[in-house]
Amino acid sequence: MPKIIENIEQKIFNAVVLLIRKHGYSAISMRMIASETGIAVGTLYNYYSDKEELTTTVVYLSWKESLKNLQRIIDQEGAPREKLHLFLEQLYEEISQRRGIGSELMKHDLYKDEKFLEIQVTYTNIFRSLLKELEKAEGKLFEEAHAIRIQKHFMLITINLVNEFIEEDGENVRYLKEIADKLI
Amino acid sequence: MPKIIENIEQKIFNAVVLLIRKHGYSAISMRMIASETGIAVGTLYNYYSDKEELTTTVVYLSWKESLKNLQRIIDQEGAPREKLHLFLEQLYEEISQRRGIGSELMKHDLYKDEKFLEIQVTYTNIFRSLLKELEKAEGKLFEEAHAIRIQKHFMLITINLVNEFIEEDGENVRYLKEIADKLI
Amino acid sequence: MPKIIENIEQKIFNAVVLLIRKHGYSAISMRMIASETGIAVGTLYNYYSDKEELTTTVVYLSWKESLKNLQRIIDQEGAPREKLHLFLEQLYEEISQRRGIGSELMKHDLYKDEKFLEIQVTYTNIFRSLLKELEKAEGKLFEEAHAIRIQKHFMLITINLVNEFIEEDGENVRYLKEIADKLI
Amino acid sequence: MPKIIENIEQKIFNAVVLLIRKHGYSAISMRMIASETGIAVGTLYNYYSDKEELTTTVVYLSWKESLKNLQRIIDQEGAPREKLHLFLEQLYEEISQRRGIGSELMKHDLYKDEKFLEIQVTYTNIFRSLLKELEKAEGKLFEEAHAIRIQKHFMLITINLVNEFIEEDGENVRYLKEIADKLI
DNA sequence: TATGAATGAGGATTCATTCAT
DNA sequence: TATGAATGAATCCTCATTCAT
Repeated sequence: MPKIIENIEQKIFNAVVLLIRKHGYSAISMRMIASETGIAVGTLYNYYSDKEELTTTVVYLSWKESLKNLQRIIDQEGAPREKLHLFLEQLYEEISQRRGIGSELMKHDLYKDEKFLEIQVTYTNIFRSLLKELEKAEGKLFEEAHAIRIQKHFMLITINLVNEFIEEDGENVRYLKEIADKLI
Repeated sequence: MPKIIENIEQKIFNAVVLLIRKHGYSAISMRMIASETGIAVGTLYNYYSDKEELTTTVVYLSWKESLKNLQRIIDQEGAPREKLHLFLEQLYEEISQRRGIGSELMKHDLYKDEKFLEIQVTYTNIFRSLLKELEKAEGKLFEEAHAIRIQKHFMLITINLVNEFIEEDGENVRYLKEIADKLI
Repeated sequence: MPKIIENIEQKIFNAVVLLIRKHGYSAISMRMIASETGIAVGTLYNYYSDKEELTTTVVYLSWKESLKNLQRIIDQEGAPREKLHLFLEQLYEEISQRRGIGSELMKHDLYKDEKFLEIQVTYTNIFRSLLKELEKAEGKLFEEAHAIRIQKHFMLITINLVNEFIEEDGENVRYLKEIADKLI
Repeated sequence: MPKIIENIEQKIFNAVVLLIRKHGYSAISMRMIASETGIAVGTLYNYYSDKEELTTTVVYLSWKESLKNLQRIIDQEGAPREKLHLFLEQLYEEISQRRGIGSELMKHDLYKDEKFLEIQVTYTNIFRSLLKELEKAEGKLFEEAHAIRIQKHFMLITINLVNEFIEEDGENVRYLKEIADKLI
């Protein structure tokens, strides 16, 4: 008995975010998504060609939203180091909000997907422009090989802080800024 | 006609390490393990109650071995900072050798397992004693909350370097030491 | 906003003929038919109660058209044996033109359908009148049981020649006439 | 609750023959086979890598058995024409016994399978040697293009006689011999 | 104790059919 | 009347687990 479902993509998005949080990315099945959304399995396939497309899209959109917020920090006026701190706060906030989804970007199998290359590149560009500002303002110089690792690891560390030192947000963010000031 | 299998656990360990390296943790099946070891599937269940216990045991043993090697570094004579560098080199080496196995510790589901708590604690203790030596030798002081995060993240970062910046071992190790000298 | 679709049945017929030719009878889906015709799936169900009715109707109409052409051969003036040859040429031509559709008559499930009984009967009558002419002209006599089998098998053989000895039309038609002259 | 199933391949063979007879080759599913045999789906996959392998093997074995019986006819002493008649009787008998299975060889999709090439070739060779004997004994000469078609069509026609003129075995076989004597 | 055939729930995916719009 | 999104049973296939041998 077909009915028109409103906001179907949003519904799927929310359900998958929830399910990833609850069971982990690789443990969720199409049936689970169907039952969580209240949408028939077949309907999911009207919107996504297969399971992979569905799940990667959710992770992708989640990160895209986060990156938009991070970009906003960079676009503000202000002292570079101040911005770096704000950036880390926001990064923590984003990953914190999306808990289980965050870590998926670090799993190797998702790297292959073109969509995630875009996410990686965008994230890198945002961080890079921040480093550039710092170089100019503070007369520093960051080697390429070093910079690329630093960027990646701030994401990695933030994900880990969120996942493992739960309910210690204050301490976590303070730690992030502290190591940032030492490393950058 | 039952036969006696010698060194069953060692055989299983070797086979699973090999299989994880070749196919990745989540792609290996009981059948694969059986065929790789030459032991019947049913027999595997005489030694491990289920697949999870088998695989987590292998990961556990693999890390236990690594930790023994790391402990050996600490037990040597030498300047603390020198030891820190050796420790990081060895950590990189261990994770590098066991590639696929190392990263499993990053996956959230393994954290729950009691066995891994032991690994975490042992690792932490090793690192902690290193920090203590440094505090004494260099007159520094590391806050608990800070120290625990630093320790965890060196493991995390090393795993990531091994997995993502493949065949850049020299650059990776140099980076590890560099950030260690800034952070510790 | 409903629109009036002209010549719906013709459109469907053309599309399905095309699709059977391209993908084979059992590989076509209602969606494919909808997309090929530009008519919505739901609309197809206003004209045919289910998929089977739709497809069998198409096969039925295709054969009906063929039979009309074959009848035309019989209605011409001319020597009976000459007509027999023309009949076989035309039969080959018809099946050749409708390739995938022709063979469906060979599949047992379509035999059950009442529509195909009509096709069988009409075909039989056409062939029968040809045999009658030959009996009269050449002083032969064909037993009923024999005649009915002969008729059926010329269709069968023609379908097989078209499907299996592709691009050997000349040889195929020559063979048809040759065995006809021996058998009839 | 695993038990040892005896004659599993024979059981599967029988069930599939039955199911093809009842529902047709392309209508049978793995579930149907499982439920008809009383064997779990998974078990079927211990014996055949996939559905296609299972079903084609059944058809293949069925024909292989038939061909053995046909070869036996050829190997006997006797007048060639007498043997031709015996051959046709046996061909009718074989196809009659295996009803639904017979026709599968004529469906185009099975032609691709290597196993069926072997069947086709063997059948052709048997028939060919019969024709050779006839050529020698009766001073006839059969063109290659003609012979190949004749061979194929005797199988086709026999299948059709069995399927459509049910319970008219006497008439059917008489017809077969009659057209054989005219065509060969 | 060791074996591995047997199990069957569960995986992703398809598609004829329905019905609110 | 025409639409096409929604449905869900059914498809093939996998694999951790069991247990008769």
